[in-house]
Amino acid sequence: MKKVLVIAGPTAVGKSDFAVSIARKLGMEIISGDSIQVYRGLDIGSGKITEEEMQGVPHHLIDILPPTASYSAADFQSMARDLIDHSEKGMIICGGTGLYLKACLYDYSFNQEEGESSCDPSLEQYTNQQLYDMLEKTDPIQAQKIHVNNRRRLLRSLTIQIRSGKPQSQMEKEQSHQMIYDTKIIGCTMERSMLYERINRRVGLMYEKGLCGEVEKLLKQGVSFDHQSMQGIGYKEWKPYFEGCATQQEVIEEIRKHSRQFAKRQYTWLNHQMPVEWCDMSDPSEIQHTVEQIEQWYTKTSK
RNA sequence: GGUUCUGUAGCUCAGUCGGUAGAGCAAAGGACUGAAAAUCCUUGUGUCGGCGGUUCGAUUCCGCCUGGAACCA
Repeated sequence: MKKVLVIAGPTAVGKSDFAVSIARKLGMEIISGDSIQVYRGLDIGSGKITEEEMQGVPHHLIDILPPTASYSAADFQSMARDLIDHSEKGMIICGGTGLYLKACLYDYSFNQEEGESSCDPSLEQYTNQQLYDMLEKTDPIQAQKIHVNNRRRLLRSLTIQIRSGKPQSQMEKEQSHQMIYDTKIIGCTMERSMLYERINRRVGLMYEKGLCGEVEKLLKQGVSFDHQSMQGIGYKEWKPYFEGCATQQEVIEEIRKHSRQFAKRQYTWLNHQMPVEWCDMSDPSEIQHTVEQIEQWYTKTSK
């Protein structure tokens, strides 16, 4: 069983630095478990690690796609697993995209035959209620889990059925829901108010580093706000500015707000979806303790 | 100094022809199996500016005081 160390946590806690220091200590490489840092040209707003910050540690799944491409949990799953399976010493995954982590770590299979992420065009004509009723008839178990207003999930579930001929709940039932690697999950954290301050400061720094110019450059290259990459926090908020109905200051405040809200959602996911061992990044002794535990886990031979 | 408008949830504002009030945003909590930095759900007691008056009862009507805005001098 390959060893996988996950460094997770909300945005702006300092995951990247921590992951690099562990990687150097153990001689491991890092996979970025992030949905936006895969895009070339989205550097400042995505908080992408710089060459210098990498300190010689190889990083994977960063800058692998043009900003017009789409990317999904299934893509991450197959690429990350491939990297892990071919690694000598196991891998560190550093990232805050919960679904990606879970999809990679667990027996979590996306439908093979399906092939693409978009929804079935035949479904677009229906209202949410109609979609819900359809799902309730064909897959009542799944319908119970999805709210009528959540059109995206409704479409997704019905699309799975159309393309695979199998209800989504059935698919999930066939999975073991076990972890497939020798995994240790560290969640970087700190007091909420401190994190929020860090987020606010970090967004201000992004602005000073030229975030506005970065977005402008992407737009000039033909990237639009409809592209998946531009749905990232730090990017989508610029739309009203470039349409002439918001100031730069207003955009910055929006980015701060969305980042804080995102951090909260990340906590919810990490707390409830995976067995996370939390480490307070503002407490040096706790960090030291965590590092020791990681080393112990790493040197222990796996079954 | 005068006239008019205004002071209701952290913010922007509804509303009660007198029976102690509600939206959006924020915030907090939650869900999550191919967009996940996405998508969606739940949660609203607040001296209704202050003091008096009328009334069985006032945040709602009346008077005074006080903060704000506009206009006239």
